[in-house]
Amino acid sequence: MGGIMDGTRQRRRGDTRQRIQDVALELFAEQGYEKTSLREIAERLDVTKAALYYHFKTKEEILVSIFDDLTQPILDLIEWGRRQPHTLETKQEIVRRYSDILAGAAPLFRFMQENQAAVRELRIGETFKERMQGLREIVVDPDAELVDQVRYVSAIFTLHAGMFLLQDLAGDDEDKRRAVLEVAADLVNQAHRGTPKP
Amino acid sequence: MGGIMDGTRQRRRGDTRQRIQDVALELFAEQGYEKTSLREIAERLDVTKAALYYHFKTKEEILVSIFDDLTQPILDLIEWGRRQPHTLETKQEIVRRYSDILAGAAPLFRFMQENQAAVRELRIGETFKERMQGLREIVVDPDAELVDQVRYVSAIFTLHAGMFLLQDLAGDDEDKRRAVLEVAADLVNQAHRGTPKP
Amino acid sequence: MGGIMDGTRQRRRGDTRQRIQDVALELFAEQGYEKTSLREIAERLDVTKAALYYHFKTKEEILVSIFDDLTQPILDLIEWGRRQPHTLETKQEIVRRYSDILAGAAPLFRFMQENQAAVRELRIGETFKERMQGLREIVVDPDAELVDQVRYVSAIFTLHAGMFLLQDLAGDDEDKRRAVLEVAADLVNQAHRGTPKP
Amino acid sequence: MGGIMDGTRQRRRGDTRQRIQDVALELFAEQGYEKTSLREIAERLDVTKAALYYHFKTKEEILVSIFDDLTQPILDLIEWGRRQPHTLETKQEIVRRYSDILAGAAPLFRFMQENQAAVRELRIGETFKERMQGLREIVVDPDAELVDQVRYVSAIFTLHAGMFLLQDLAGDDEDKRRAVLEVAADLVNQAHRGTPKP
DNA sequence: AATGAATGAGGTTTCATTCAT
DNA sequence: TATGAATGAAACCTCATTCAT
Repeated sequence: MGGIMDGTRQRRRGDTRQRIQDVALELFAEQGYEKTSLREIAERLDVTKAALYYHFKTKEEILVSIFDDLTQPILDLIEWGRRQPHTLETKQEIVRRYSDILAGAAPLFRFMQENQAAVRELRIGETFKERMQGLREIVVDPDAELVDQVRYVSAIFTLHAGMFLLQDLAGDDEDKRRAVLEVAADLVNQAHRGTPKP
Repeated sequence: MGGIMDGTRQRRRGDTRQRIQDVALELFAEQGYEKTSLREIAERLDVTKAALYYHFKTKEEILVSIFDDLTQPILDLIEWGRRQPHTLETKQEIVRRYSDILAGAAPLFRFMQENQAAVRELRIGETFKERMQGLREIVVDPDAELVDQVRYVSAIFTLHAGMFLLQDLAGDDEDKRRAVLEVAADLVNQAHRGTPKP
Repeated sequence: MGGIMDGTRQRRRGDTRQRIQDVALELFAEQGYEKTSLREIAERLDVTKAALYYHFKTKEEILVSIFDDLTQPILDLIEWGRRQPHTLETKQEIVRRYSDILAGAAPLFRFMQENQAAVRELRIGETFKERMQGLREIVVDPDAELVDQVRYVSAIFTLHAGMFLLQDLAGDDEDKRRAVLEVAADLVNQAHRGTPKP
Repeated sequence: MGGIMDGTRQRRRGDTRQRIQDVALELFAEQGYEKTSLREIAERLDVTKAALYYHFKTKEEILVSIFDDLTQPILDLIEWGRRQPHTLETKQEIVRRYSDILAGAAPLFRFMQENQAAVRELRIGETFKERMQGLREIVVDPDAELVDQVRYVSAIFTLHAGMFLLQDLAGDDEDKRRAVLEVAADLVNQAHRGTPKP
C-alpha cells in the first residue's frame, strides 16, 4: 500500500535476527556478557527490547545461537581428525585448520577467552569445554611424556593467545598469524619427536 | 607500617579486612566479578553489607586492594629484571621466578585470566596490562625475529595456561608445574638461540 | 445468523473460534485468568497470537463470549422463575434446574468461583453479579426471617460448593451430586417451612 | 544527635514490615494477588519498591508471612479439636470458634476465597488445603452417610460464604453473623442426628 | 483466515551504595 | 567497628495489542 519498501527499511526486513547476533557479539566481546545489557543491544539496533524477545527467548539464547553458528567448524574438524591416522602430519594439519577457524571467528573466541568466568555459568560453558576436550583428544598423544603433553596443549593455547595477546606487538597482522602458527607447529613437532613410536 | 599488630583493636580491624579480601577473591575467582554481589560476600562472612563499606569504599576497591597486595611481587620482579644483564640466564631466572609468583597467588591470576572483559573496565585492568608490559620488556628481545618474539610471549602465556588449563590432564600437580616450567624455559631457549648476538 | 453452517469457509471459522473458547476456558479454569497468557492459548492451538485477534477483539472478549454462551441458561431460568408462582415446589424445581446448569458448565463456574477477584474488574463481573441477584430474587423470600434467608442463600451456595469442594470426598460423582442436591433442597424446605404464609 | 524523632517519622521506624503486610493484604483482597503490583504497595506506603525487598525476599513471601500470621488460630483449633471427644457438642464448639476466627481475619479469608486460582500456584495454596483438610477431619464424620457428610462440609462452607456473599443482604452485620452461625450449627445438628451411634 | 514482526507499558527482582545510629 | 533501613538505577523478561501482508 503505497510501497514504503525503498531501501534501508526493506533491507532490514527479515535480517533482524542476524543483526541482533552481530551487534550482540560485538558488544559481548567488547564489554563482556554481564556488562552488556539488552537495552544496549536494542538501542544500537534502534528497536525495542521486546523485539529481541521476539527473536530469542532469553539473553543467553542470543549467545547460544551465535556460539552454535560459529563453532560448527570445530565440530567438523574434530570429526575429521578422528578419522585420520594419528600422524605428525595430521596434527600439523589440525593446527593449521584450527588457526583458520580461530581467525574466521575471532570476536567469538576472544569473547570466550575473556569471559570464561561468565561463560562457565552458562550452557555454552559446558559445550565449549567438551569441544576443547575433543580437540585435545585428536592432538594430544596420551602416551607421550608429561612435558610433551604440555607442549601439545601449549600449541593450542599459543594459537588462542595469538588472537589477542599479540595486539601490542608491532608487525603486520598476517605476519604475526604466520609466526604464531609456526611456533605452534614447532611445539607439536617437538612433542611428537619426544615420543618414540613402538 | 611497623609490621606487627599491637592490640586487640588493631588486630580485629586487620582481621575482618583480611577476611573480606579472602572471601571476595574466592567468590570472584569462582563466579566472576560481576556475578559476585556484595550481599553474597557479606553473607559468607556473616556481617552486613554496610560492614564492607566500613573497610572499603567500593566494590572495586576490594578488588584493587587484593590486586595490589598480591601483584607486588611482579613489580619487584620487573624492577629486579631491569637491573640484570639481558642474558639467557636472566630470562630463565625470570621465568622461574614468575612461575613461583603465579603459584603463590593462583586464585588471583585465575581470576584475572577468566575475567579479562570485566577487568578491562576496571582500574586494575590498565594496571595489570602495564605490569604485563613490564614483564614482557624484560623477557622479550625486541631485536629478535617475529617468530622468536612469539616464542617469548608464548612462554609467559604457557605459564599462565599451566595454572588452570591443565586441570583436566592427569598427573601430580607438582609434576605438572615442573613440566610447564620446562616447556616455558625451552621456548625461551629456542627464542634466544634464534637471535644472533652482535 | 440462519443457524446452519453451509460450507467449508463458514465451518472453519466456527471451528477455530470454538476451539479458542474451549482452550481458553480450560486454561482460565486451570491457572486463572491473569496467569493465562494469549501466547499460551495460541501455542496450545498451534496458531499465532495474532490469529486470536482475528476472532476476538481482546483477551477479555474471549472470556465474555464464553460467559455469554454458557450462562444463557441462567437467564432463561430466571425468566422462567419469575413467571411461576412463588411456591415451595417452584423453588425446588429452580434448585434442581440450577444444579443441572452448573453441572453442564462446570469449568466456567469453577472459574468464576476461583477467580472472583480477577473477574470483579472485568465486565462480566457486574453481569454475573446481576445474574446471581436475579437468581436470588426468585429463590429467596424477602419476607422470611434472616436465618431463613441465609438458608436460601446457603442452598445456592452449597450447589456451587458441590462442584469443587467435594473433590476430596470419596464416592461416585453422580452420587455426590445427588447428595448435594438433597442438602440444598432440604435447606430450601426448612427455610420455606420457617416462613408462615399469610 | 539532633533528635528528629518527634512524631510520625519516629512512629514509623520499626513498623515498616507490619505496614507492608497491612497494605499488601488490603490491596490483595481488593484487586487480587496478580493484579496488585509491588509498585502499588510501595507507593501507598511512600517507600521505594526496593524497601519492600529489604523486608521480604519476594512478593510471594509477603503473602506467606501474612498467611502464616493470620492462620495460626486455625492450627490451634485443629490441634484442640483432635484432643476432644468427637461429640456433637465438640463440633458445635468448633463451628463457633471457626466463625470467630473467620471474623477475626476476614480480609485474608476473603482473599483466599476470591483468589483460589492464583493461590493454587503459590506455596500457601497447598498449606491452606492441608489446613482445610485438617478442619474437615475434626468436623466431618467419615462414617456418616454421604448426604450427611455434605451437610458437614456445607456448614463450613456456609460460614465462609457468610463473610462476603451476604453483603447484599439487608440487615445488621452482627445479626447476619449470628444467623449464619445458626444455619451452620443446624446443618451440623442434622448431620449428626443422621448418623446412628454404635 | 491467519502470520511475522514489532511495540509500549509494566512486572519482579537485584545491585551498589548511603547514612543515621 | 559495625548495623538496620532504605534508595535509585537498572536488569531481565512478559504481556496484550497492532498492523502490513
